[in-house]
Amino acid sequence: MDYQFRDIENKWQQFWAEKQTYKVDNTSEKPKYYVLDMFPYPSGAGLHVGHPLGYIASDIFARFKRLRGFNVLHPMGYDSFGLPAEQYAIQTGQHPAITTVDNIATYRRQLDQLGFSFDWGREVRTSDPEYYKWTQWIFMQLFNSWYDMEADKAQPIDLLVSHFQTNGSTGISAVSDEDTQSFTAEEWNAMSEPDQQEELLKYRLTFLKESTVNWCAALGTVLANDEVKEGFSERGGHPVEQKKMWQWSMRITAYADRLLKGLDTIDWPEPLKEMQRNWIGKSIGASVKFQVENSDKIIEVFTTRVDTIYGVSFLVIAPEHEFVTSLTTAEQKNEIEDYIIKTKKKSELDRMADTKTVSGAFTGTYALNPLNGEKIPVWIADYVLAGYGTGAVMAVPSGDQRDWLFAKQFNLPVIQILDAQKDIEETADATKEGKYINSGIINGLAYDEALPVLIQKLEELGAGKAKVQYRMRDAIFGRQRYWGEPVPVYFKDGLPYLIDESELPLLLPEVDKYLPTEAGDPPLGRALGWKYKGEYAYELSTMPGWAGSSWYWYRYMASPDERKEDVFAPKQAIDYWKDVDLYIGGSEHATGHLLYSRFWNKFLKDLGHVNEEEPFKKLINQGMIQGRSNFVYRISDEEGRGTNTFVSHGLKDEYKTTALHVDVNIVENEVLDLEKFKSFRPEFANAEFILESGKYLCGVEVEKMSKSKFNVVNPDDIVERYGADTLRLYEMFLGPLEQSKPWNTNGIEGVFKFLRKFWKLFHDDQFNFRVTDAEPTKAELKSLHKIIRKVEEDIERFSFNTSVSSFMICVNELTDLKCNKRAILEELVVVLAPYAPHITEELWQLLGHAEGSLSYAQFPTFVPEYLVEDEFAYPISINGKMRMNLTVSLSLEPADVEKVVLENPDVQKYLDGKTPKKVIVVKGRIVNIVV
RNA sequence: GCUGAAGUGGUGGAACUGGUAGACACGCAGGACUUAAAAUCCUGUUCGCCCUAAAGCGAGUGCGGGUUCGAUUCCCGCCUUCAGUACCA
Repeated sequence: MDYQFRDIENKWQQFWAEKQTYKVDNTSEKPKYYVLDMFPYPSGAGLHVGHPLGYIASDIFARFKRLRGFNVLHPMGYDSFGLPAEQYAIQTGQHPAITTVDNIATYRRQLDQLGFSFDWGREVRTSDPEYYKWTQWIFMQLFNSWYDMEADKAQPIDLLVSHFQTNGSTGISAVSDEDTQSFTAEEWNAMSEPDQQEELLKYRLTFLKESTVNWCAALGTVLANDEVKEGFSERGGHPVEQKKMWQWSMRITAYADRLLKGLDTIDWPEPLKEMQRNWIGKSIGASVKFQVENSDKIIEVFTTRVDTIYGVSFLVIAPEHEFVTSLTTAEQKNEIEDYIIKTKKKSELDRMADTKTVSGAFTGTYALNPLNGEKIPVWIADYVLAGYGTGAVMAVPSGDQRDWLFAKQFNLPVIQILDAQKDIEETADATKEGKYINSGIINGLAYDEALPVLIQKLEELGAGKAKVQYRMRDAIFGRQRYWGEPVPVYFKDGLPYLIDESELPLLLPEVDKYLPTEAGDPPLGRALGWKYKGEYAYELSTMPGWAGSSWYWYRYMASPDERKEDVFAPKQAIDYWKDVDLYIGGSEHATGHLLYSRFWNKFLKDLGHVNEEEPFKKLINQGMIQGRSNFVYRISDEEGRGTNTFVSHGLKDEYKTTALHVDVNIVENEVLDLEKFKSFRPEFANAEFILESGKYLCGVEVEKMSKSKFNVVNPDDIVERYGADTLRLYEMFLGPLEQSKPWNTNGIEGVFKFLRKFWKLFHDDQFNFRVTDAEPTKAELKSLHKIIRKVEEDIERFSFNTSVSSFMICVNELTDLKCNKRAILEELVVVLAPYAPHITEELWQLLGHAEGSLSYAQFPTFVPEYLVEDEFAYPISINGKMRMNLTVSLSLEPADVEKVVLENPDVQKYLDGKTPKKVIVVKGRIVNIVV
């Protein structure tokens, strides 16, 4: 029979599902290997052809590891809380749970037809109460913990309480809010319960605080920094504004340094690590206090160049700074107020786009340089951000370009402080070279010598200290939405308390509408009678999208039986699986999911629940598959209206045309199917065409894959036409895994032909299965072992695309050799199995093996001897230019080879009687003769 | 502006630690089979020159230099594209 991919693929997908071929045990003699994909949000649109790219790569890897004798955990699930299902619910009234279940069914069907080796028994859904019970449980652990800087880890809050009871607040070094109080043990013990709770809240790793948040009015919720892109929401692209609100936060800043250091221990792509480093934004410097003249106020600034303090000629505070009003003198009041109004009017976007215009206003007040007592004017300007550091900077025009521009604009002095600074009247010079001048106690010193002197002096004066500043903020944790995990908290006397652990999960209540209440409360405020113990109000916001995805890889470790146990993941399973060996997903999660997951993992480790400091040992970013849009060109008449005539791409410049997107599914190799085009839209039914060479050629452009651009390619269609094995191979063949590339169906025929050729190796001309038991020849063995080595090497370095090419070469060679020998084909089947699991299972069975046993077969061993040759074609170059190949017997000694080569008549011809100066030999191969 | 990645035929892309650039595939051209088409198979396909042909010569991996017997690969300078980030003091 010819290669019947539909029958074969259906047969094996059914077989694997029925026999649970890929069910994994948590106990095994084999070494463990954990291959994880970033689980998808099940959107209503289903999968397009770009989504499975990473899943195919991870599946090839997982299957390969299995053939190599590993016990492989390769699970899949759904990140099923999220905005789209809720937006749909608002529009239609359909419960998001129903939408989600429907979408998951579509995803599951689409995934199943691609032949993945997931252990579906371990599936997770973040919106499932069985699952979010444990998300809530982790939240409770965070609430019940504080960060002990002494031990550099999270500790139970009880430890802090007992310390307060015996020693008061002395001797505690914690990451906390800034407004913690100092008290003795007696004072603590005398405090009322609410007062104590209020104080403890400043230490908890998840805490309630009034802070400036990103408020998105259109979505009716706050967003985390990583969910805001250039002033607009990542989902939906709605405008985002700053607003002060009481919000749940996660004290991720406590882990800033560990998150930074951990990056050096993991095998992740460098760009991604760099993004996390920038996001954390550690800068080492000092904080300096400037006394305001004739006032008790102190302006604190952060600087990375405290050595330039003698060059300070003014201070700048952000327009939002709390001192602005109190520092403004009567004369300057109007100017300052005008400026603040102007700044407020500028949107976030304008402020970012317009970084060249220098603007600011003088408060009329002066501060004093703590080191030389000099009077320094205090200005406000919008180039200083309220949200970073202290919202105030000391300006050193000679060393900082922005300060320099500001000084020039407003005629403020530029003070040279290093003798190596050049042209400071023309531009700032941030050098650290040379010796200090005009710099009081550090005159004549170099940078490295000056720093300790300054820090010591500032500390003596109580005017400053060395400080490390992070850009990263604590993560806002509440969302004013319905479709998320309820926060397991109720309020008593205005203070938050956890519900009892035995009451988990706190189920998401039913509501009549998925909109905020009339009073402006989140949708959960609509839940009638939803009260803790019938009397206390629950927290009404839900958890953000990243909550459920910040620990899910541990839930996969629990086998279906163990899911009944009362833990988020059983101890023995965590001890066995430890961490994720290979994680594949998109780089868009760099500063969101991947950072939060590392944070929660470290926290869980601090409390002893898990073992590893880092959750994902190795990470690969698969590139995005972009859409490849096709265009037709409609000719416009004199008035610019579209006619019904379309001109082929090559001739379009001769006419006035408008480009229109055309469905890529009616275009093949840029040739438009005219009949299908006429039925594409009713108005094209009578379309006429101007052809070139008898064809209508379409234009091409690479864009994001989306419905509106008619460039979405559905994997269902590809599987229907070519089968899953072809799609898997083709997605890998398309280019390097980590590179973004446009989807292009043009080459898929070649991959399909390859599989047919492969099938024919096992069959005679009448398509009867026929292999022989004859001894393989050297050439056949060489061909086979070349591919064994290639696949081994390529899989380890994720170069799947070149492996597919090598398969084609191998099958072409074997076809030329008319090889149908069992000894060769049997091993070849196993080598190809990770890539094309269906066709190989079928052939494996035809070869007489037990049904379905291929998945756990033994990957063949590479034998280098088969690649060794008797004769070797030496590439000979003369003066660096390749001239010829000389075939020489390998039994010759290297010195004899040189002789044979030099005596060869063709070489002699090139040498033209001259004697070689030098013969360069590399690895026993003569490479170059220098004359 | 800063950070990172990348520029190779008509196209997607190979070339692993510096050693025959363009593997493999698509497309295109020609041929075989066929009444014909589809399918399949075979041949050619970086560019230029020369040539009946066999063969040969020259140039060539964004641009300009450098190191080297030898550079797509290493170094310096520049240009372009993509991604991330953006007044972070």
